[in-house]
Amino acid sequence: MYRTHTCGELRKENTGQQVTLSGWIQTIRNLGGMTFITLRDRYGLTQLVFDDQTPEELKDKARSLGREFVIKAEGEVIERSSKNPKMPTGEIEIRVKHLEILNRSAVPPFTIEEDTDGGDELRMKYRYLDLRREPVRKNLALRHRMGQEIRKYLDQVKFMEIETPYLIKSTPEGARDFIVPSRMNPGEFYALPQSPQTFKQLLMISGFDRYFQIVKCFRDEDLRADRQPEFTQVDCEMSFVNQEDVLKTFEGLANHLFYEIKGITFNDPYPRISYDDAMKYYGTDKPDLRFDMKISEISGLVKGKGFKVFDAVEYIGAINASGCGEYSRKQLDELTAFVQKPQVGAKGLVYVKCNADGSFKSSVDKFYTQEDLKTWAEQLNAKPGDLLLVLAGNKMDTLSALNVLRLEMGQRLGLRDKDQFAPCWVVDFPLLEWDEEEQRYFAMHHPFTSPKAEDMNLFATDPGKMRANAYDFVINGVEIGGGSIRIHDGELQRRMFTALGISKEEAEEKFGFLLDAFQYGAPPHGGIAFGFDRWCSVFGGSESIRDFIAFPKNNAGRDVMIDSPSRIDAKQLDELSLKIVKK
RNA sequence: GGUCUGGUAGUUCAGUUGGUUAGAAUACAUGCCUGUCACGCAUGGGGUCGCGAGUUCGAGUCUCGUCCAGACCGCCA
Repeated sequence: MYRTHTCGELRKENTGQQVTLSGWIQTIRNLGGMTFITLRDRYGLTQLVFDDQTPEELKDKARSLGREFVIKAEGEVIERSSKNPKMPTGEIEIRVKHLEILNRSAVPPFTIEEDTDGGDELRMKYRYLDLRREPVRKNLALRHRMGQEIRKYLDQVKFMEIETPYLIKSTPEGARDFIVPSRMNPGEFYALPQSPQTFKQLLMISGFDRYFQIVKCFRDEDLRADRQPEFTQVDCEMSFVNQEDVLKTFEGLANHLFYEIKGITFNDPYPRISYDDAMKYYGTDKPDLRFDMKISEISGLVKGKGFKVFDAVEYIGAINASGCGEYSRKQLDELTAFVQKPQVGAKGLVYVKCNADGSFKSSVDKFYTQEDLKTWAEQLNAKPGDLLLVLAGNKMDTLSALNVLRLEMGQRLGLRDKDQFAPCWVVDFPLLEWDEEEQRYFAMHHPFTSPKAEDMNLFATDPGKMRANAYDFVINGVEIGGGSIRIHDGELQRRMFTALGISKEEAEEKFGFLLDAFQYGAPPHGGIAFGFDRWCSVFGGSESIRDFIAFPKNNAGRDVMIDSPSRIDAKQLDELSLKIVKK
């Protein structure tokens, strides 16, 4: 028998018991006459002791061990004479009577402790060792629990989990597909799904009514801290529902997870913000609502006073960094440099300090009177001690820069606490997006998203103005999920393809199966898909989803542990009827 | 495709204006040590300064190229 207990469970009450533990050696502390070993497994740490009651031979054996050796130790649970309040098992230790080395270990390249000395690159290369560390293991445990709770909740409200294929057909819209060559069909390729979108719609046509799947999806695009080429979605679809039904159902799921995982109860429905308002007040379609600091347009107040920079631009907007009125010249210069970074892209930063005596000090005092500045302050609800930050330029870029600046100020002011959660729905997304390069519309969500009934007449006149029955779920400024009410009418779907510039032939070739299926009684349906990795990372208080994936890829899409992707040999290529053309 | 940051001992890093034999901590090895839990003390081994060119009497340090890693922009329906 390898063990009677785990390394995390023995307590003072177990004193006197004969136990067997197995695990990895975390540390060996040899004090000469006595030796302490900290033994680790998934459940925790337990101290083994070799003291004056230990035979000399066994002591020698203990001293010969090394870090990460796998051992089995039998002995008696004794109460410690010097306890360690930092360890759950810190009141006891095991006086070892028998010791067996189950496997030796090479010296690991970094320390397997809570705070490792290993850098990111090294930890990725030896990910299996990194996964022995408690913080990493905890993240995966959180992920496991969230998956379990999602299944539990969705099962309770009658969702069926159904698997859909991974080897499917390449589609023209959206992200780049990962491609898999078919050996049996030379010259032809499968694509890995970017999402099971069309399959879940077909399942609705099949009458499954409520479907979900925790499923891998694949997108061949560049990576970020929150983007991996393969990632996991909680993919859901429902029949006979409108937008309100979907939002209610999944607000239920979110509330369940908030309660079960984080112990948080939300008494009120989540705020709903239209896409237009989100852009207007936050400069983004995924606002962080943990703090207010709304963007306010002040174009009307500032134009026509002789300040050419403001007179020349389309849009002038400001935020109120409350309590920052005492910012020094150096701090303001820092902020200016911050907004001028190419990623933010603002030309400059205008500030207005609201002094304690009710006066104002700004970087544009030459052009504006105290009365002028007062009207700005009033519009932004600024009080003495506040700081107004003003950006100007074309509307979309300036709003986007104001968003970045708002998040930065929120960060500096400590308003983005990772233990605070502000969920919201963003609704009424535009249906289409104009692409300047290709001179055509693209679906903002996807081409199966239904337009708002009241906007239907815009199809012929001004399709860019149409709004969709589409919604995003956002927590703390992170897009956690998105979905829509789908088109269930073949004729409307065809009109949509036309608006997107997809020819009848192309639509037939790519989505013929779906259009066919629409002829056989498609119910009204809609759904949502959540980014499972992101949801885990938000709950785990991390910006990076890599911490919540057992074996993630690096920012070049490589797995540095198994060293993939890699070349394949000529025989394999030949079987697949493929030839590598050197670029 | 682009911008920025980094690459020096097993690991994390320092390395001045370009100047003698490239350092620290930690890890590792050996010895001492009976209550450690970041144990302590002593001794020791350990370096293709990512790689390749160039400038120079002399390059870890400067220049160019290249590779790798990270962050971001583009991209991600």
